[in-house]
Amino acid sequence: MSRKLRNNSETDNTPLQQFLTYRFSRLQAKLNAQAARMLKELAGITVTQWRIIALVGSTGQATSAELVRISTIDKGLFSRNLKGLIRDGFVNAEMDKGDQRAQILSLSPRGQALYDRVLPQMRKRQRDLKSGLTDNEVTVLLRALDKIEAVVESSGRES
Amino acid sequence: MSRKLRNNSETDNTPLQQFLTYRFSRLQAKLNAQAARMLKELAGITVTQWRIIALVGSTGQATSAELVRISTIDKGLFSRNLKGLIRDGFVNAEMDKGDQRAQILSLSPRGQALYDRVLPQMRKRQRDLKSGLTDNEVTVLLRALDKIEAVVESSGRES
DNA sequence: TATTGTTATACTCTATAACTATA
DNA sequence: TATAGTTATAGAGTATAACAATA
Repeated sequence: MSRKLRNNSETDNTPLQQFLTYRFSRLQAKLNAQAARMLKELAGITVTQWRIIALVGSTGQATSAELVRISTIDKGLFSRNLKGLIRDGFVNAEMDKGDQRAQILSLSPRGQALYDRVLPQMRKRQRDLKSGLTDNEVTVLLRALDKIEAVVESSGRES
Repeated sequence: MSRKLRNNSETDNTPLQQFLTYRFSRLQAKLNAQAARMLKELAGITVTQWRIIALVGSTGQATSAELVRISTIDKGLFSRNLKGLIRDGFVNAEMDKGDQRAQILSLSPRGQALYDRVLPQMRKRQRDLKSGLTDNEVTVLLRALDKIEAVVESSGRES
């Protein structure tokens, strides 16, 4: 009777709706819809376009390959969106003198203006999302996300 | 010097990559890819197909409208996938005697067999994901997700 | 009038891979 | 051989809305 319950399949009756992945997926869908709506209203751009502008703006000078690596945005998706952003004058691309394959990306004045205008509102959104959490809860949350991501990464490798 | 820093735009230098939404989005992409790969290998089905089978299996008897409401799956997406699942013999649909518009969904023997075989592996995955977390971390994580979701919901209403 | 459920449309994102040009 | 970047294709999910049948 006093045997400790093990956290395994014998005793696991977790309902579907308490699955961690279910909770993440539901929250992510809502966050993404919110971001899409905000960015459309604020600047008439998509989430992916904003992510690329934000990446270029925050790194200053970088190549596509570097940004794809740090962002985990699909490289095909990145390339297609970047093309549109260059065409619309938000991003400048110039050949890297050292490596003829690479192009160095930077924000044009128009892109910089958009970045400067939108970033504070995105920062405010981040603060709003955290507004109900204590500092400790934020710390634990970020650490938990790290740990879970590490498990996914490691199990991805084995298969 | 001892003035407390306020958590507002004056002092907010959070780098993009520490944005909560960025962390969620990156983790969710990895979780979804993992789930898609597992379900394809285990049963040859997509994540949405599994979600519907799991919903039908765990509720026993329910209508599409009820499952759409609790799952937050898009109702068009639900309808299209359900059609395929009925065609392939995983789900049975019978007219509700009381409401001629509604159909009551249940798993066929084939669907039940798939559910019984796949669910334990999905439960194991949930345990694996949590394996690096203490009980307290899991508690804080779930509470934090709830609080953030509540903020998104409330700010969605205002606009 | 509202609800159940289907269908259509268009867009976005993901996944994979072929392809070029250069290193 | 490997890397930077583009392009193509197909599959999967999202968003909106029109629609028929029933309540």
